[in-house]
Amino acid sequence: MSIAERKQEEKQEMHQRILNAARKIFLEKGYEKTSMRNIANEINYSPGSLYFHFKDKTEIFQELQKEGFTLLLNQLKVLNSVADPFERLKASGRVFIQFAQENKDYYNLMFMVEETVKDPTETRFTIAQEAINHMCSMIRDCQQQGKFKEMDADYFTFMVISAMHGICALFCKDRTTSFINKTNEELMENGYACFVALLEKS
Amino acid sequence: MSIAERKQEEKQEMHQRILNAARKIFLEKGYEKTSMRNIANEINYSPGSLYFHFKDKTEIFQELQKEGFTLLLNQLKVLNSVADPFERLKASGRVFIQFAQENKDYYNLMFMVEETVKDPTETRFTIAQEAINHMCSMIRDCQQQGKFKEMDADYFTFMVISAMHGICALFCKDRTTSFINKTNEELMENGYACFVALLEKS
DNA sequence: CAAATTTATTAAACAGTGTTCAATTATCAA
DNA sequence: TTGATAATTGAACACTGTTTAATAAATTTG
Repeated sequence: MSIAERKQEEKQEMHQRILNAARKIFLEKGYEKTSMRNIANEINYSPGSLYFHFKDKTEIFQELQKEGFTLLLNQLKVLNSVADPFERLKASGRVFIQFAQENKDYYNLMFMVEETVKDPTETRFTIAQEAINHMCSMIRDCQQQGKFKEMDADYFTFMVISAMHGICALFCKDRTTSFINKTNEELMENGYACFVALLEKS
Repeated sequence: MSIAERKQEEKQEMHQRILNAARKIFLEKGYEKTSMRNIANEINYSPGSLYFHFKDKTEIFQELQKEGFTLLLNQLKVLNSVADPFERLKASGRVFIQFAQENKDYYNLMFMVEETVKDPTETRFTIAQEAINHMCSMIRDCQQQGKFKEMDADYFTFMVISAMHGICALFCKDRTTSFINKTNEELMENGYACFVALLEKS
């Protein structure tokens, strides 16, 4: 089966070549403005051949989405070494926002595109749920230390994620320009600091 | 000039007919999936003629965006009768979130599409800035009552808007499904309640 | 080795998109 | 009625995602 294996590897190599080209162009031009022909041209490939390796445009896109999620999760995992749960929670928000700043296009692909696939067994879903559960248990740990008392952990988690996402979402769709005389970085950093200040008083 | 006036009115009538058709289809199918031919067909018009009344597709879209903004602002204006600034602030958030729930498509058009025009004199920009200033002065009023002390009003405003927008943004892109066993309404209502609880303790 | 079969690739075609433009009709002023 | 202006049209252009029949390459089988 050595030949079949090599075949398999060659196919995966092509798979990766396509994905690399797609990543480059998707992150440059966004989902809608990237065409299958664009991706094919990038690697001197025929547009039709893409459909031999991927079902359609969304399947390519979803693989990149997955990439983004694991990239973000890896950055968050580093914080597992932070012992104090509240410190870890605060740092998680900072990492999250920094990720959005440094990977604006990934963030757009990951969180700002309408979710079409509703299959809950899909990999991206399980990753998202994992992230939410991680967040929620962090908050429960905080509660055991006396913070966020009499708050429902699930809804509180949703709120914290919403607040962080809101900051990033405004940034990623250029809706920060209406806040005059402030740079994106100032708004996001100090805005998050305000949120942290609220958390600290609770 | 009576004839010229009538002419003008007839033109504006066509302008409105197009806008009505566009609103219907944009809100049904979203920006990308709505074609100029779709809009033209809806009113038995030729696609080319649309370009006599509007520069391009984005110009039609932006008029609808403006509609959405004034619709939201009108709903918020009602709260001017609420004397206590903190009560008004809390109610504003509720109205904002309710607007997103009841006008999901408008909300997507208004806040979830990349901002291309950066002209700060554009109507939508002035409306947005008006809304932000309104929000900010409300928060300053709260501060005069002793709330949110030692917080920078501008950044605090950004944070509050972000938090509200975050809730709506997750909802509008169907990213709430990862929070299992909770409906959208439960998440948004109780999530916002958590945020209010934070505000109350500050 | 040759034939048959599987695998991979291609170009052409289909139905759709936003937009432009010359030709055409309708409307009004002189 | 003529000339000019305003409004409308359909065809065309260059693009889009996707399908498919034909082709080429590689592998398996006889």
